[in-house]
Amino acid sequence: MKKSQKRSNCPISCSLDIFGDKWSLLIIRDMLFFQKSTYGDFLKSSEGIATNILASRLLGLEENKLIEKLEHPDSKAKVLYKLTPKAIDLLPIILEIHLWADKYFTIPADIKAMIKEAKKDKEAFVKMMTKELKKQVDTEKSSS
Amino acid sequence: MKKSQKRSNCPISCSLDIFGDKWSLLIIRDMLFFQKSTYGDFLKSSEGIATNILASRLLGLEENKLIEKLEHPDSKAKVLYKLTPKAIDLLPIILEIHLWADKYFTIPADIKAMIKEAKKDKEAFVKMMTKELKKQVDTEKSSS
DNA sequence: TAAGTTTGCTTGCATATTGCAAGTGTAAAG
DNA sequence: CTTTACACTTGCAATATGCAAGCAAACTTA
Repeated sequence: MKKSQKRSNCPISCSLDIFGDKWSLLIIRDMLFFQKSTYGDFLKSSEGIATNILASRLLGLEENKLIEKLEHPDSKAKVLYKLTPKAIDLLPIILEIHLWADKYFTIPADIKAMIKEAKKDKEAFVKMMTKELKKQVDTEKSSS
Repeated sequence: MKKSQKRSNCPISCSLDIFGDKWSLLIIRDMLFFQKSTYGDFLKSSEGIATNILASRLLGLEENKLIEKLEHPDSKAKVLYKLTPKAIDLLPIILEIHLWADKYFTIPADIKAMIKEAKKDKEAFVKMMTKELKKQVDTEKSSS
């Protein structure tokens, strides 16, 4: 994939240059909400990403510092993909997408429950989940 | 453009099926923040969308009920594109993208000012702007 | 230790999407 | 009645996507 240059300095445009496609945010979603962390995990997601596309998206996310590739504690054959704080900070965006979707689509019950919870106090929900996620990041960092 | 079918029933996935590309949200941005409303307006945006892509995105947005095509009051040669409430409800998402971009990129000063204003009280900012935008929608509706 | 198996990719190729430039039809302006 | 404005459409080359197969390194099993 060619190194994408900025189309403009509009913040929306710059952001879309990074995650404005059909797959990148799904990978982030899998990591944020479903604790997925390996190549195989992402391939298994119900949207069915093609393996070459997954590889190219992971590379793009890494180049944009949204994820990091690390040694997997279980095996050298595995790779551990980990969210950076920059990616964790996408949570408010992803939450708002959930809320929008909840208003205009039919949402699976389990996710609907999460959304309902989040709606009670968005700021608190984001803050708590962010703290939780960033704690994991730091824990792993300090134990390396 | 082929009628896109849902990849899964995940709210993020469904949402990305609609606006998960490099252009759709920029059109929405132009309408939300810069009062653009015609084909020519969108073509002029600094990102430089190709005319055929613009046509296909406008069609997609219309199919997904994010915009409506109306007669332009000034001229029959023009077409007036108008946001639906469904699109106006994307504002929280677009605001959060702004906030994220503000944290990780260098943002133009004028937009930075808007972001600063919005950050003071997100809910209030969204509510006020939404109200303003939806008022316009209703005004035009009642005068047709 | 040899023979699978798992894992994380890469490669090849068909198809779809994008981007660029030029063209078209209708409406308005001069 | 000619020119310009406006909203597209068309043709085509370049790029991206999707699918299936292949592959090497690490791991498991016997």
